[in-house]
Amino acid sequence: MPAAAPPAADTRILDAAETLFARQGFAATTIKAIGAEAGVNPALLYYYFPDKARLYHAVLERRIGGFSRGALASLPAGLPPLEAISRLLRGYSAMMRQAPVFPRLLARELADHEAEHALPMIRQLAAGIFQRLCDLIRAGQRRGEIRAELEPRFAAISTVAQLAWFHVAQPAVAVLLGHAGRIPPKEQDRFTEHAVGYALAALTPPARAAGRKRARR
Amino acid sequence: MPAAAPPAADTRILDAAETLFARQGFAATTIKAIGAEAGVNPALLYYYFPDKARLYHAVLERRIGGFSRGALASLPAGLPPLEAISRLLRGYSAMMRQAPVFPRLLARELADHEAEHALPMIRQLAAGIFQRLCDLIRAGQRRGEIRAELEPRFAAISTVAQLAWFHVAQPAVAVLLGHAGRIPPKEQDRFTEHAVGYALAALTPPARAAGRKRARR
DNA sequence: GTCTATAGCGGGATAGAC
DNA sequence: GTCTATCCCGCTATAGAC
Repeated sequence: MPAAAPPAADTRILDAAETLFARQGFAATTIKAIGAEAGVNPALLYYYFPDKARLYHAVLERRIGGFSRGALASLPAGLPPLEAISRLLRGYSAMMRQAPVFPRLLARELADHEAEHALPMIRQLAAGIFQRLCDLIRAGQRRGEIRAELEPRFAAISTVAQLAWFHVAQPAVAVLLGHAGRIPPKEQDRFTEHAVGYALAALTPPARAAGRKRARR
Repeated sequence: MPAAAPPAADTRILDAAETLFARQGFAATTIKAIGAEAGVNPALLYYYFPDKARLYHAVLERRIGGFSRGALASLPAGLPPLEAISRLLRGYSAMMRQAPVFPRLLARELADHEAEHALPMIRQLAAGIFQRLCDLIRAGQRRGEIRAELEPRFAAISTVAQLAWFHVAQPAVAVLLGHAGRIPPKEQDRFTEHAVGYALAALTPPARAAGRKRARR
């Protein structure tokens, strides 16, 4: 294809809507603002989408669907559990970097979970990444590489929470780290590596018996 | 005082506004709905508050102020760092339980951080709990009870992230844990204890030399 | 497919009676 | 302090020209 054809009107509308919904939320974003951001007449929106709510759904589905597929795709089968968990965390970080709009959409959906649109998205994420992480932790426990006394689902939450919170709470985290605006990419990378180390330290048994299987008991 | 005098009108308005802002967000909550929820004429709102935005600020200040003060109050000075960190986490959980509305207000503020009202709240939280936790981690490192290679601020984020995410992401977490609606209190308690254990395992040095100071460099 | 014009409703806020 | 009545604005959505 020739160099970067300008996107079609419906894509421009979706992009504009995503930007504004993430920044301001559903109720505070007007049809007119979306049209202006997309460089399109506001009424055109109703040619492509039935109403504002379903435009919002389309935005979520496009973004969340891509996220779920991407996160799991970065995981070749057959890796040792601890290695797979490390990759999952790094892959998660990379995806957040690629789509900085995602944490804000997610934060809104979490706050809005009583609204009808939120649940399917949450269910999809839970069934995807979270479930996969749980399975990895159980596998690690069977091999004696992860502490047996951990409840796998709790451990999965704690492990993913580090990165999830780091990204969702960016404004708070930035203040804590002493940055005025956004957190620079280099610092994000450093945190990702820290998070991997923190998780591994929390998951693995204290005795240095990871090499031998089940040294005692 | 005699048994539970009905709260004054301004308090009823604040309570109603808090409920609705947490449930629906600022933009989606109408003055009329607040009046109805408070059992008060909507116009009365403008007798006590200049406008909708400042009513929202009042809601945040009342809730956040109380939260910050409460979290730090549960920490007597002079405790050993690891003990203090455990207490901080348990205190944090207890406060979230007392004020279930807090995580949702927080999630909204994080998503809305470009709006003018969010920053002071975030700054207050950062300067309070987060900062305190950083100091505790540094103290633990000096005593050799916490791994020296950890960046204290990163470690503080990871530690608090477990509980912060658990509460802010309640709807997602509930789905993951297999609960249809809310997470039962007992399960919340179990997660809190898990989080304390997970954090201590991640923070403390792998060698079992916590008793002796600096066993080997 | 894209735009103009506008209907119709519901929002925030105020004036003023009581 | 509390309520009634209402103004005015901006929003979503539609009709229909091009």
